[in-house]
Amino acid sequence: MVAMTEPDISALILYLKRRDDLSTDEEMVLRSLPWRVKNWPAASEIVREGQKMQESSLQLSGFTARVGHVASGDRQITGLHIPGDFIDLHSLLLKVMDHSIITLTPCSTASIDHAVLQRLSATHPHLSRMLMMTIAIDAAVQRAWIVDLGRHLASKHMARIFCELFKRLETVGLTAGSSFELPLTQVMFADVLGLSIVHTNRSLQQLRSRGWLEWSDKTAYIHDWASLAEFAGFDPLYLNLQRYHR
Amino acid sequence: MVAMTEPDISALILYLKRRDDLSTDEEMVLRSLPWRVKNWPAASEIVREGQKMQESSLQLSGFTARVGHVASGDRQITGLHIPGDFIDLHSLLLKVMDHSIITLTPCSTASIDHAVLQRLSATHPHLSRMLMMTIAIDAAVQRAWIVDLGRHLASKHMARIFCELFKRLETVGLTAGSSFELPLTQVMFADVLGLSIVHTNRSLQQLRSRGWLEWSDKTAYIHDWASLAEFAGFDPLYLNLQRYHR
DNA sequence: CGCTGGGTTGATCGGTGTCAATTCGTGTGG
DNA sequence: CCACACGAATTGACACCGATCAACCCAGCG
Repeated sequence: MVAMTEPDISALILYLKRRDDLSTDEEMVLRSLPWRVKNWPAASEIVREGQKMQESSLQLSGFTARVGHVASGDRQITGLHIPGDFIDLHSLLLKVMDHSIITLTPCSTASIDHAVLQRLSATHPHLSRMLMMTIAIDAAVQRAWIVDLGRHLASKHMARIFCELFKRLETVGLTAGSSFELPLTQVMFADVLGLSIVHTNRSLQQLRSRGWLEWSDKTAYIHDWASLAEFAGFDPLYLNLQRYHR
Repeated sequence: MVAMTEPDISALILYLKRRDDLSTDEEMVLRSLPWRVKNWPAASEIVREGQKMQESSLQLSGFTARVGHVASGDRQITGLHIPGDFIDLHSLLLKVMDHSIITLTPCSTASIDHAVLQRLSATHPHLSRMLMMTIAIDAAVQRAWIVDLGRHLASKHMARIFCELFKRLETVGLTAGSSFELPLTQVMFADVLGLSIVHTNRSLQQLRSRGWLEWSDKTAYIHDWASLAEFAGFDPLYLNLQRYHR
């Protein structure tokens, strides 16, 4: 018997347990899958647009982003990912990546062969369905971003992103009270919001000056959740934080 | 034996055959599922935000849209759907709808119980995986929209949407040469683009005046695909129109 | 034959982008 | 240890894309 140290996938376990009933058996199956751990420096490309995939990666630590590039050289971040997120699980279904995924900070991931995941769908259908659920939740987050980009003022958009990040990080145990690590630059945030750096900075100052939050030294503090969430019109329904049997 | 007239789901069949190998058996299984056909007038709500779902609907005819509402009373369309699209398949995984789906024109749908789809995943895993693929493709489309909203000028955004619609409609046999039925109003289009009606109209005039397209009498004509696609920076990779075994 | 919804146009306003410069902290080589 | 480069955050001035407000036209229709 080969002794392997299993990577710590507890963020994924927390993610799933918050939303569904994960049995002890299912948890054990997940933990003992043949994960391959990889470590990435900041600003590296985990997968590249056009790449044909045979494995998918679970994020263990750090922040990653899906990026879309436009002719002018600008870029737009279409998704922001945190530990517990299965960052390219959809490649199991689509095979070819239609976008790149980059690390915004140093990251570690655990990858697993598509073949293993496919076998799982036969042996553990409910577990497999939960993984598909994570794809659907990512899509729900994208819809919220579309509404923001299309119809919200910059400051409101930014407020909503802070609320969303807080709730998502809280789910996987990465908040401490009302604060959380946010080791991104304002340039990265601008690419999330679809704004210029200058305006990102000014929008941030609005939220700060109202005393709702602070963001310095790579840490964000939510000082007034109620006001922030109300201003943002934040409704966490789309994060699917209710526990159902799915 | 109960004789039932099977609804015409050939748009879905075309959608799948364009992207994967759909066996004769799988096609027969799909066609003979216990679909329930429903007809909807324009501007009706097929499913409502917050609704708990036990079935999913395949679109047979017309145009539908996912809508997000904001406090000001404005709305943003987060997805535009056409025949062959499984409009709320993700509710199989999420149970509760996080947004509403409305008809933009008179529509017909065929709905199927979640229980049936779950049984399918055991008996026809590949077929089931193809259905999951449609969820992933919808998400890819959403990412393209995010890039548009965040980083593209209105006219470029509009041009891209025309390209996307053309390709998607072509896939399910709903184009005739270089034209297609587009029975939407400019108000609806504005909600897709996240623009005001006035500016939507002016952006459209730009594309028209350059001789790239026309859109009147509920029909769109692409007069110069090459120029339009180049201006839009349109790359259909994200539509996953390549046939792979998935 | 007037009402209504959809499309179009003009004038003006405002949110956000662009350009440019300053400050500050940090790492690095002399 | 200091000089310097560099990235990140910040600020001011100005330009511009798209929103808003207000008409007007036109076709369909009661």
